[in-house]
Amino acid sequence: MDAGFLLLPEFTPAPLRTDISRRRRPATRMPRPAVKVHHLAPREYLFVEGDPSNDVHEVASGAVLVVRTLPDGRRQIVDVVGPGRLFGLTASDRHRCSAVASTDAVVCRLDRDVAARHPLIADRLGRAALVEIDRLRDLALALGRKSALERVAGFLLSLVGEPTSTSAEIHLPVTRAELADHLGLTLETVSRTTSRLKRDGLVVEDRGDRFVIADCRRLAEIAAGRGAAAA
Amino acid sequence: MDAGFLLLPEFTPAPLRTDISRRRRPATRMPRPAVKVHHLAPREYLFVEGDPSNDVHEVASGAVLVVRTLPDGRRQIVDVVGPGRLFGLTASDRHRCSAVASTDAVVCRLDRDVAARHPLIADRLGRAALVEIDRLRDLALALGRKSALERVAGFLLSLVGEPTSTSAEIHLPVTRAELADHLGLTLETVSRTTSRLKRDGLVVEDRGDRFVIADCRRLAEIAAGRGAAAA
DNA sequence: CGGTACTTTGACCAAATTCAATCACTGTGG
DNA sequence: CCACAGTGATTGAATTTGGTCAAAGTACCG
Repeated sequence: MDAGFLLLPEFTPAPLRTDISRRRRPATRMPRPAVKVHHLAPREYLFVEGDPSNDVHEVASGAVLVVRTLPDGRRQIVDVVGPGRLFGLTASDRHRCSAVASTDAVVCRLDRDVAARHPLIADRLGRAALVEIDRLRDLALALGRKSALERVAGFLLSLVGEPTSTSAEIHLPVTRAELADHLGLTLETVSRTTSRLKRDGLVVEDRGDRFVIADCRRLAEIAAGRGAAAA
Repeated sequence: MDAGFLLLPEFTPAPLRTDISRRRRPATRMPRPAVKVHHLAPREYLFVEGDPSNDVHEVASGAVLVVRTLPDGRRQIVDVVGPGRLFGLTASDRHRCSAVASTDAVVCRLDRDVAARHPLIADRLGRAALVEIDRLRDLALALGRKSALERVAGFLLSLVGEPTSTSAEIHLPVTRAELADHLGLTLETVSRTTSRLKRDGLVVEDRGDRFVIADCRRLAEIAAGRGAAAA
C-alpha cells in the first residue's frame, strides 16, 4: 500500500482512478500534520451520519461513497470519491452523511482544525469545497432534469480521465445498485440503460466492471441532452 | 432600500426571508471593501453561464435563483437564495450557472480576491461554501430519492424561519414553474401537489404566494419520507 | 373590460419502478 | 473436476408516478 505517500498533496482535479499513477508533494515544506491511515474493505464504513465531523479525509486508493439516507432506507450517494480527492466536508459539527468504501480502499484522515491551521492544506480544503459545490450542482441537474440514459452516459464519462480521446477504457468502482443510488434510479433501470448503450454500440463491456467507451464525443452529446435519442 | 447596511455581515444560517428584519455588523472593524449594489427586477439576470466569476454576491432583499441549464432548455434551479445569504461561489473562473432575480431584489457584489484578502469575509465565504455543500446534498437526496409530495413538503418547510412552532406562515418567492425547476418536477405536478396538501388540510393558501402551514411537524414527517402517504 | 401571466384541473401517455425469473460469474466443498 | 451456493446482473411483464397536452379558471393591470 503506497498510501503513506499521499499526504494531502496539492489539489488535483483528479478523475476517478483506482490506481495511483503519480505522486505530488507540497510546494513548500511545512510541519507534517499527523495523518492517520485507514484501510477499508468493500462496504466498510468510515463514518456514519451523526458522527462528529472533526476530521477530513482523502482517498489514497480505491473509492469511497458519500451517502445521504432517508429513515425508510432510501439512499442517495452524493459523491463517488476516487484517489486524490478530499471528502467529509460539512458545515455541521456532525456528519450528515455516511462514508462507505465501495472497493478495497485506503484513506488518510486528518484533524479538521489542524488542517485549518496549515495554510497549504487549508487552501486546498477551500478549493475542494468549491469543486464539491460545482460537482453537486451538476449532480442536481442530472437528478432533476436528465433522463436515465443521460445520467448513465454522464457518469461513465466522469470516469474518463482526460476529456480527450474518442475512445477510452474505464473501470466502474461501484455495483449497479450503487450506481442506481447515485443516479436516482433503480438498479434495473441502470442495467437496462447500460444494455442499451452496449446494444447501440456506444460502449463495449468486458467483465461487468470494465467498459470501453467507443466514442466519448457521442456519449458526451447524449449526456448533455443533445443526443439524438435522449429518452 | 436598506441594502447599504448589509455589507457582507456575519454569516447567518438564514432562512429565506423576503424582508429584512435585522441587521448585523462584523465583530471587528476592517477597512470596508468596495461593494457594488445592484437592484434587480423580477426575471432580470445578474450573471449568466460563462460570465467570469470574479465576484461573490449577497442577497440584501428579495430572492435570487441560481440556475443550471441544459442546451435544450431544461433547467435546474440549484439554489433559491434569500436575504443574508451569499451566492455565486464556484471553483471555476467562469460561472457555470446563471443567477436570476425571482422577485424585486437587491444584491451586493464584491470582488472575489478582495474578499479573500479580508479575513472576516474570507472566513464567512469558506463557511458559506460548506453550508452550500450541505444544502446541495439535501437537494440531491430530494431530487434523487423523494416523491413529489416529499419534495414540495420539504421546500415549504425550508421557507419557515425557526423550526419551532406547529404552525407557520410563509411567503413563496417563486412561481410554480420555478418551484418545478427547483424540485425536478413539472409545474403541473407542483400544482397538483400543493392542491393535495390543501385538500388534506396540511396547508392553507391565501393568494397563491402566501401559505399557512397548519402543522409543521406533520409536514416535516412527510418531507422526511416518514409520512403516512408518502406517495 | 379585455389582456396577459400564472395556476388549476382533467384525460391520456410514457419513462421508470416493481415484482419476478433467469442468467453469469466465483468460490467452495464433495 | 464438477456440483452448488451466493452474489450481482440482466431481462421481462405489469404497474405507477409523474409528464404531456389541452382547456379552463383566477388575479392583476392598463
